[in-house]
Amino acid sequence: MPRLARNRRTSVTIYDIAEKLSISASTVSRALRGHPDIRQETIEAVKAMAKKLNYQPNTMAQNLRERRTKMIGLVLPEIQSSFYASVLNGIEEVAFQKGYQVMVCKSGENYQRELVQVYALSNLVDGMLVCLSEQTQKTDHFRHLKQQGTPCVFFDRAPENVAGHRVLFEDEALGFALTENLIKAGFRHIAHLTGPNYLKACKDRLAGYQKALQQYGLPDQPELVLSVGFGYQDGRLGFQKLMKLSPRPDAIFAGSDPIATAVVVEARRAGISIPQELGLATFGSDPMHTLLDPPVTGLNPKGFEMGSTAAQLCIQEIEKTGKSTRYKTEYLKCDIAVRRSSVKLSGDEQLIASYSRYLKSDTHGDELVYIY
Amino acid sequence: MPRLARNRRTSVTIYDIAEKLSISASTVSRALRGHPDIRQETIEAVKAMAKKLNYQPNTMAQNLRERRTKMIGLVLPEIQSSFYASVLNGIEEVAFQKGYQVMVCKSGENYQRELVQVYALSNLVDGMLVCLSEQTQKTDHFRHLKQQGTPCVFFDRAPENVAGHRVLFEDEALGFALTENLIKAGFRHIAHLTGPNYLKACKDRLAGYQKALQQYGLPDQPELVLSVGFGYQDGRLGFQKLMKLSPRPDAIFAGSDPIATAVVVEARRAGISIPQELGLATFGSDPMHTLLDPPVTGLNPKGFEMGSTAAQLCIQEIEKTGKSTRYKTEYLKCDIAVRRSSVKLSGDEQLIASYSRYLKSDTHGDELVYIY
DNA sequence: CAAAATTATGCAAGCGATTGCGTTATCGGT
DNA sequence: ACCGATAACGCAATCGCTTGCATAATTTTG
Repeated sequence: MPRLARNRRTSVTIYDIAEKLSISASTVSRALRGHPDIRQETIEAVKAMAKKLNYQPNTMAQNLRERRTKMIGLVLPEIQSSFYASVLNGIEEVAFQKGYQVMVCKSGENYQRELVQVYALSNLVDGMLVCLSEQTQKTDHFRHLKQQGTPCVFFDRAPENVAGHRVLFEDEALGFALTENLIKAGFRHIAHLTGPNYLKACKDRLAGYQKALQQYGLPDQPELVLSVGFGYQDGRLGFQKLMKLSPRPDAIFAGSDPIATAVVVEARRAGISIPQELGLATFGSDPMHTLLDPPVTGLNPKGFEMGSTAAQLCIQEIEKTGKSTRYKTEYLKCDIAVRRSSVKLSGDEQLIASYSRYLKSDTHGDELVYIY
Repeated sequence: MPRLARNRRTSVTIYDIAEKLSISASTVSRALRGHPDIRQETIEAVKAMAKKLNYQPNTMAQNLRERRTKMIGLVLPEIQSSFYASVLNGIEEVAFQKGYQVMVCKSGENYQRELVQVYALSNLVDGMLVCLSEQTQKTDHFRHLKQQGTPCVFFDRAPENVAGHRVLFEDEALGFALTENLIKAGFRHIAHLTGPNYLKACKDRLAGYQKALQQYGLPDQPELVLSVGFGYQDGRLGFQKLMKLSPRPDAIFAGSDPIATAVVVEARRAGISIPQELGLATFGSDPMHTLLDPPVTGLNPKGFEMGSTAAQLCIQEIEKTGKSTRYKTEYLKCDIAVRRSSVKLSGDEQLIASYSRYLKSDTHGDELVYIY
């Protein structure tokens, strides 16, 4: 059969180099990778010729031959939010160091799309990093990965019944801490606005919230918990619903940054002042929240670490030789950053002091932590 | 030679399907893609068997054979900033629609790393999208792409002497408009804090700034222009330098969002009030700036459009059959959003009214535009 | 000095999918 | 009943690279 018309990319191959030097392609191949069988002279000649012809190895051919692609897939709900962007940043950094490329796919918090993306990536990448969409309840697509032998590491939001490494926050403990912080600040009717409770992350955060209420002798009022979604719109609508209750909640524990932002915006619009009339804390770390008026209590940023840890685990799993695997769950150490949105009585230094174990240096602007 | 030990991924191939059905692999291949030569019966049998065996085509083999990968590479300076995140979002969206995967690489504003990334991607992707790093002055790596026949579309920051499609802002016009806005607000000593002036984008924005000064009869004071970099630290240091001048500038035109954010933070720390003592406008669109106190004048967000437009151009270029190409530069329509940071006299409705042609609905909170 | 060991290279079989062309049935037409 | 047309499928080459094994050339060893 005749060679395909080289419509695009008249690429130089090892055969071209071989021909020029009157040697075989296998020798060229070995020379280029410094195989000890090949004479130093030959190696140099080959490399020189390769440079001269501007040879670039055909990655696809290598991939096919080597049965690996040096690519890892990433499926995440959203790209624009500060948190996921920083996760991606962490992943990219590690991948680059280890010579991997990152294929980014967003699910858009949509289960169907997550499904499509996972399948599309599955026969293309060596390993995968996944944060579940807020809609995801079925997890067959991940079992397909297992079956295929593609390592998959979950981060931030992980399924409960799928084997694999995980990198997570201490959802319950942090949910507890954020809620406790509001309680100690004097808030008593604390609402919780978050994602669907079939997600383990949400369940755990909610559990932390409830535990805090209980521990401080506050009633658990189900109407104060809205488990809808992580988005800005979810936050907006949730806020409006909450503000119609009577008595109105006097604080909100937001399950994500977009939710918290929505609360800030809507409260401002409604003329409700934070924190005097409404306390606020977020399970998030968008740097924006340190600059708002008032700055919003939340978590210290760990997105980069989450991404880099997950990527490391994944690559390690890809490259390991042994077959037995003990899957592990890494909980990222993360502490909360108390800011004015949860400090009811401005100027009450006593109160602020009592939180000193949480206090981060950015709280009062002396050492504002702002990362670009 | 014996088959390679199938260490990983015991994948099902068309040969497996063929064997099960006692037909040839070529028939399977044709059946799967619905070739008219193949009988309907056979097609169905093959598809059924494929599903039963959970067959997934080997993308690498296809890639090799088809001499294309259905992947596009993206090289950008930074991922975390809101603007580039939204660009990526736009790219991903279009790529997904058209069946392409996106490989994301960040240069970290580092020329060397940009170089490495471009070369690594060059023999892997069908096309590439690039935003230059702030260090990039040489552009040989892009000529290498041309030579290889890999389409490359530049966005936001493009080299001057490389052929290719571009998607850009109207840098000069917007630089003019933002500066003019400050002038009309009554500011007279307007500084400009931006990236290096060997970047065309910076040159153009600077030109717009100077043109505005000139048009309004203001002196062009070179010491007020600091062309250092786009980062937060650049902004911080630049701000500190500017504040040491006497007379001190009474307004700053920031060349990027991180710079503007740095100005806000540093001004707050230094007890300089915006806009009373210092006007501020940014060549950026981070939604954060709509929520700060005061909200910062800037551009309306066009990152998504920039990304999607660039991706469309790139894919179109990849898939076009003809060879002749007229490279085009698309200028994104983008208008400025005047906010309080550039409205010197609060309450001066007269003044605000005079900007009505710029005024966006988010300016006073009635219709705050906030996109997640 | 012949045999064994070493060194340096070539041959050819894959990796999995695609496809031009050849081959075998099947069928209608006269 | 014979022939060309059509339908349905198989063969084998190919994409570019890697690598086990064979081979040829050179050196070492007894």
